[in-house]
Amino acid sequence: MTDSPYQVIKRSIAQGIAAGQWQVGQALPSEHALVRQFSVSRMTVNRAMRELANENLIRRVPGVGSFVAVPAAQSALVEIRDIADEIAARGHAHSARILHLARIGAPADVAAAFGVSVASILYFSRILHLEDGVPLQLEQRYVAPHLAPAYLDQDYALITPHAYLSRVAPLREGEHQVRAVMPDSLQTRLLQTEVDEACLVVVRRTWSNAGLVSLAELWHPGARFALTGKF
Amino acid sequence: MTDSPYQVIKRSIAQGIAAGQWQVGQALPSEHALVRQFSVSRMTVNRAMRELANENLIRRVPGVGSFVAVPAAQSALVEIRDIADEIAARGHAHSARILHLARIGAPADVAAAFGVSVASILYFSRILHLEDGVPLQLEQRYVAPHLAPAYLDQDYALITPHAYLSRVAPLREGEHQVRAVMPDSLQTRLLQTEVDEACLVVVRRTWSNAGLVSLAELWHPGARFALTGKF
DNA sequence: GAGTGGTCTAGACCACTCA
DNA sequence: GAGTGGTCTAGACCACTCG
Repeated sequence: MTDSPYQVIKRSIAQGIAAGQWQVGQALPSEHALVRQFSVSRMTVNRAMRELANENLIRRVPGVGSFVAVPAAQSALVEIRDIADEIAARGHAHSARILHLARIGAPADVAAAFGVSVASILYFSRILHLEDGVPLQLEQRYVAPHLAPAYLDQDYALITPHAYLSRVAPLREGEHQVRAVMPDSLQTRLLQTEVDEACLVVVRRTWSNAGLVSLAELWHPGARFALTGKF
Repeated sequence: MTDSPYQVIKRSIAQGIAAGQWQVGQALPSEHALVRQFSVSRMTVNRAMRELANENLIRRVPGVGSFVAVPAAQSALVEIRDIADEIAARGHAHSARILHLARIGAPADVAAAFGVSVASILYFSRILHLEDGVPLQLEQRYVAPHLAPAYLDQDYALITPHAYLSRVAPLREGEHQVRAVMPDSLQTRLLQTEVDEACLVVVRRTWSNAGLVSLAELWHPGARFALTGKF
C-alpha cells in the first residue's frame, strides 16, 4: 500500500511524534543519521522530511536541524461537528441506519484523493443519519485501515464514525469542499428527496499525525439543509 | 530569489498554463522532454512536476503522461473574499455584466432578514461575474441605503460591490448560509447551466459598526464551483 | 516494445550555523 | 571546521499504458 521507503520513513517519524517519542521543539535525527538508520540514500530521507515539513509536522532550519513543530493553532475557523451532536443541539432525536460496512477496493477518484493506488483496500461505511426519523445526511466514508484497524467492528448505531475516529486517530487537520450536486436514484431514495431537489455535498478529508485518516462524502437534502458560518 | 532549477521549471510550466499555451486536459511535455529542454537531470524535472501536481495545477497519470488539470473554481468557506480577487488569484480574467441597479421595495423575505418592514426602500444590484467569459457567479445584493448612499452611482464593471462596500462601510462581522438549490429559468439562462444542474447558493449578511449593510445572494453553477476550507 | 511517471542510489557542491 | 539542510546529477529499476 504505502510502503515505499520514503513513506516508511515519513510514517515512522510521524508516528514517533504522535506517540510523544520526541517532544515539541525537540530536535529530530539528522538526515545523515536517518540515512544510516534506514539504509537508504539521503535523497530518500530528504524527500520524507521535506514532505513532513510541508505538512507542518516538523520545522526545518538550514544549518541547524529538524524539529518537532508546534501543533497548528486550532482556531475555530471551521469547526468540524458531529452530526449527532448537531441534531441533539437542536433538541431533536438522532438515529442512524447502517447500510454498508465492509472493506473494499478504492475507486479511482477515492484512490487519487487518498494517495493510494486504485483498488487498494480501504474500509468503507455508508450510514444514513436521521433527525426525528427524517433522513438528513447520507454519510459515505472511506477509512485508512492501518490508522483505524477496528473501524469495521464498531456499532455505528451507538457512536458515529466521526466520534469513533476522533478517539482512535485524533484529527490534526482537515479540509472540506462543498458542492451542489444532483443525487442519483439511490441517493434520492435514501434521502427521500423530491424530484428536482439538489443535494448539498460536503467532501471532507481529515488527517491525524500519522496521515490521511478518512475521506467522507456527506450528502444532504438541499431543501432541508444549510451550512452556516459566521466571521 | 526563487531561481533554483526546479523552481524555474515550475514557474515556466505554471505560466505556460496560465497563458493558455496548453489547454485544459492537454498533455504537457514528458519528463524526458523537459530534461532535454532545460538541461537538467530527471530528478529535478520530477520534483518540479510533482509539486505542480500537489498544487493541483497538473494531473499526472503513471504510464500515460502529465496533463493540465481542470481548474476547479474554488472559494474559501470562511473568509470573505472578493470574487474578482479570487478569479485573479487563479490567473484568470474577471469581467462583470451589470444586469440591474435600482432602488426597490424590500420583498418579504429580504425585509425579514434586514429587520425592516416590507416594501421599505433598499438598493438592489444584480451582477453576473464571469471568469474568462464564462459565468461563475450571479450576485443579487440588497443594500441599506443610509449606510451606502452612493451605492447606485458606482461603476460595477470597475469595482465589485463587495470591494466598494468594504471601503464605505468596513465590515465588522458577517454570516453565511450555504444551500443547494435548483435555479429558476432566469438563473439557468444567466449562469448557462445545464438542465438538472444544481446551484450552490451562498446567502451572506454583513454588518458594519453602523448595522446591517447588505444581504447578498451569490448563485454559482454547481458543476463549476466549490467552496473549500481547511481547519 | 516504446514511452510514461514513481522511485531510488551514491555521490556531490553549496550556504548556513555553531562552537 | 564539523554538522546541517537545500539542491543537483547521471544513471537505474519498476509498473504501467498503448499501439
